[in-house]
Amino acid sequence: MRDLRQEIKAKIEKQQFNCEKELTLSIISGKWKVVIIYHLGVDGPFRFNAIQKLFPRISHKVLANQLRELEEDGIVHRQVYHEVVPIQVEYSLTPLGETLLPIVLMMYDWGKKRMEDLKV
Amino acid sequence: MRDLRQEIKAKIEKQQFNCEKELTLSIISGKWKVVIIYHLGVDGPFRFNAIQKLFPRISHKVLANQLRELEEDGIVHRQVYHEVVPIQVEYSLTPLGETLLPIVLMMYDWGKKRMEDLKV
DNA sequence: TAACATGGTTTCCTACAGGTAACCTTGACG
DNA sequence: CGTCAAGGTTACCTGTAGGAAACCATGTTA
Repeated sequence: MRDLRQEIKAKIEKQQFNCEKELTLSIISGKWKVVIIYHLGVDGPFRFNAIQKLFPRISHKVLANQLRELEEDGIVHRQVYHEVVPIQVEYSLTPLGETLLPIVLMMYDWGKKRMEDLKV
Repeated sequence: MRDLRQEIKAKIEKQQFNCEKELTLSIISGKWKVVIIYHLGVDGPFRFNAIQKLFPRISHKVLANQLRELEEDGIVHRQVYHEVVPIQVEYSLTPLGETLLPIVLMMYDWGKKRMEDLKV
């Protein structure tokens, strides 16, 4: 496992956050990241294609992108099964990713309640 | 007060969220929105210029933009004082905005802890 | 009359996230 | 041999968020 800290530190310096909250925001910002975190955390690990079936509207490239970024941020663990063929890759939340889950769940509840209120 | 619901409903339909979480994300996504929500909620109401002094790196236009969007989403209340001169405008969280504060606070704590961990 | 502060808009520009479509690699299988 | 599935990359294009700078309206004050 590479040293993620150096990469993220560079990221932090490059992005020059105004505040620590933005580190969190920068990690979950991305059109599909919160849903990915949610499903990986709630419904267990998924393989690449399984995630794609979960969200039919996500494009192949973008999914790979979001997953790689989440991996770089230490949120998602990527497990490659070389022995199987064709190669299989399983994605799951890291322990760090799990600590992000409560925030995502709150976002889910808030959005749900808000949409219900709007539909009255 | 206009009927925000129509605007937001249109937004929802236009953006075609994959999930309710994305409504929340779409509201707080924006380079300065979480810090704005945080400071309005924690340090009380602020006038336009006060916010700008809080974040010297935000540009005039972008601040106006972020505030207007937050207002459109029902998160921020805009109070104009015509009697004073030059005109003064005070921004504060709406009750709905207050319900968003716990999420922002969790993001703050998470980001803070994460940065500390990275600095070891 | 000129200058200033307030809050806001307009014009223009650039960077980048996201989308489409094609391609690659590996090994199994008909 | 050609084809398929898995996961991934590449090239290209587009929309838009955000930044810089100038402008505006108001009324006060020097």
